[in-house]
Amino acid sequence: MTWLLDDLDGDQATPDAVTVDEELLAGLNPQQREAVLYRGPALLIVAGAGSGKTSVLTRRIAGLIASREAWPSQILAITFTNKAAAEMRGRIRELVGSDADGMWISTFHSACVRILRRQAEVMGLKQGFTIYDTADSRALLKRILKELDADTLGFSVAGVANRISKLKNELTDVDLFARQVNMDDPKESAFLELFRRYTQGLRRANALDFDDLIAETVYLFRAFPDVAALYQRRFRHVLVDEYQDTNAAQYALIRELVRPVAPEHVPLDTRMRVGADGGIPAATLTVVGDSDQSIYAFRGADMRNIVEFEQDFPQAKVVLLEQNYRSTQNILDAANAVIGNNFDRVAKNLFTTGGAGERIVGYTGYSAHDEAQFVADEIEALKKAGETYDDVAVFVRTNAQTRPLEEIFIRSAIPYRIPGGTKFYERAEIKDAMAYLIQIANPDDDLALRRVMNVPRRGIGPATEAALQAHAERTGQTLRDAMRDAASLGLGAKVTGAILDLAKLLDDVAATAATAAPADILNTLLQQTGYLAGLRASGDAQDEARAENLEELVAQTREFRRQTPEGNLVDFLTGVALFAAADEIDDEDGSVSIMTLHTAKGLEYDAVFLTGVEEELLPHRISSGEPGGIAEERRLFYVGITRARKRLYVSLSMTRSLFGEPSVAMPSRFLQEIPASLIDWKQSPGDAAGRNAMRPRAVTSREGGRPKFSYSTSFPSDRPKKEWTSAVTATVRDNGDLTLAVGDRIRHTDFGEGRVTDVTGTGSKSIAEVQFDTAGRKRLLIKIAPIEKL
DNA sequence: GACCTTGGGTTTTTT
DNA sequence: ACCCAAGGTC
Repeated sequence: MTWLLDDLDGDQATPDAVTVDEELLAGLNPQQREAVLYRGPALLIVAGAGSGKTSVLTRRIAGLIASREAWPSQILAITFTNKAAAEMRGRIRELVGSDADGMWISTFHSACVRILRRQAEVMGLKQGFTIYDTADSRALLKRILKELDADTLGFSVAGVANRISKLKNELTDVDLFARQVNMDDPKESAFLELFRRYTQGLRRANALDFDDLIAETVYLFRAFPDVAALYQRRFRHVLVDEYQDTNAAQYALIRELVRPVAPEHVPLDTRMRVGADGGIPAATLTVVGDSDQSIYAFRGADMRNIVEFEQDFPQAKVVLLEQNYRSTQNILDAANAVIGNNFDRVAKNLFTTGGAGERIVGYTGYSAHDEAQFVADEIEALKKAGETYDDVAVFVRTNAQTRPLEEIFIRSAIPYRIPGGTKFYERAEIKDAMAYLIQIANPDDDLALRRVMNVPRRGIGPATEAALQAHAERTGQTLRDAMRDAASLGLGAKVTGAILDLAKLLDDVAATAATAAPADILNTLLQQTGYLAGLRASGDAQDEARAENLEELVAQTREFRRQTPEGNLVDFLTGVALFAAADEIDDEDGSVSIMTLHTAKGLEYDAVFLTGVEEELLPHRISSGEPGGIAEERRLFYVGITRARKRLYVSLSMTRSLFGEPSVAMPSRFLQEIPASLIDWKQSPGDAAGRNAMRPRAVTSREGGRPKFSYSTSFPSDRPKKEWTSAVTATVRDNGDLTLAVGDRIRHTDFGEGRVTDVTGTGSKSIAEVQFDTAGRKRLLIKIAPIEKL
């Protein structure tokens, strides 16, 4: 879509009394109605989970259009993910038709890229600038740290990256930081140098990182009031969803957008209503959010933005939505009870008229695989009862938890997807292909070129690269330019030829880039470099998979062109850079979704499994030490609970592998915050951990020979499923103070007899390595493994 | 310059 | 358990 900014100033009728079609208000409760109908400079909609905020937001926008208070082009709606934006646009379209297409409905990042691409030159950037993701930023930082030998000062790539990110989110750029920094502190001045070089590196590569996208837009508006005025005039109604998760930079951006337009920036021929001073009044601001669902403090989100909204905008109106249309009362009671433990919050009580519903089901597994088996079995039971896989989701706190779930799901033949987990665009071969494309779109991006200079192998190794780099620096050229001079560098004939060939290929393709379809560009590159053919020819199954991934990427570029026929290479690259985990959720593909709690925000499912509800995991041990960390973890738990419509399951495991080492896990403190009467424990932590509790357990059966996986600290989980859910299940036991020494013979319920070959760890975490006579070598947690000393 | 082995560090969450 | 960097060998 193209936007002709200068044609956008239109009439703005502002009736005092809003007359909105009753049809638009159908089914809304009084608070929701008020949120749709209120007219004023600022509105805060405090929307509890499941309180119908999207309905309110879409109808509010539709109302503005229907009543002719606004043109579609005067609407700017900011959502949290691209998927949410697409959904919102769809729902608005249902209400007002194709007018929806004229609105800006996008994420902060997408909106900023759009603005920055238009105004790139003003900011000293070229239009095709690259957007660096976290990995790209770190790759750049890594080079810089190496150059400066900064790791000797105790700097780590991740540490520096995080600090820079934080500074940018607070709108502190290098110059500002340089003025604040204590230069007497050698570490601080060293950090300044790192920050400076990183900033220069991005600049030279004509690149921006994620944080820059927001910050640079703010700087753009502040440095060029006439540019800011374009957007201030244009966007008369700014609406922001998930406002509790905005950071300082995003807040500043909103403030810039809703500033009144000074008279000198009002065109003489404007058709817009001007104030007494000849200026144009500020756009109206509507924000929607719920401080109880603020879960992004780690990336700078500041709850104060929503909590202090009324101080920020003194004339603001606040509407509170507490009636929940999503979950059963049992689920809401649990959610209310849990979040009630966070002090310092505005009391809010979710309620429904929909009835109590089922009790929450709890389960304590012996191992993560055992827990996963419970999840799988319950999902099968739900499926039998008529639920579809699409309406079921499994939540985890960390990405690492998905593995056992995946393994069991595969074995149970449950179709699943892991939005954000596939990391398609993070695979090496995809990053390589993308680097070629980036280098075409942005020849200044040395980092992208360096990545593929020797991919596929063409004999351009580190030494040759260094020579080119040195030449580039000497002559002030880009690496790409330097390649064309390769003949003058006294390199070997073979390597010189390889460099010139690559330079020519890139130049030839670049010449077509302005008009060619991304798919054709990519195809040419993959063919001419021989990358694809090389993978196909290697005979390695992994390489074959890589080749298929590249084909998939080509297919995606085709699909991109189909959806946006005029989309060029830069548009495609932008789309990929801003593609988020939640965007790949397809709620009709017939599979169960496994995702992190963060990804789950904003979604809802009939049945939700909250797994790994253990101390150290939820709350995560790293956040426990941070101020406000526990409260944020509790909000995360709360977000998880409130995603469930009808059924909620909470599960945990007695053991959890950490860095590959099995260790004992304790039930999360959050479990105790749910009233006991609400949970129906199939196996409670008490049952599982009881001293010397020895339960009958299902007889192990191994149909079909060797199991695909074997778990040293778990029972084989391929026993018949019916037996598993109905009967009293796992043996869970406690061997008390049992100690083992190297050489001891033991008997294991599943693995038979064996000899202890090593003992590591202490106390409840001590682990025996056992060579079994028939089952091979296993590592066992001595305290709870089903073993006895012989 | 490519390939292999080894050892250390590492995971919270993400646009 | 896994990923990556470094160092050794061909």
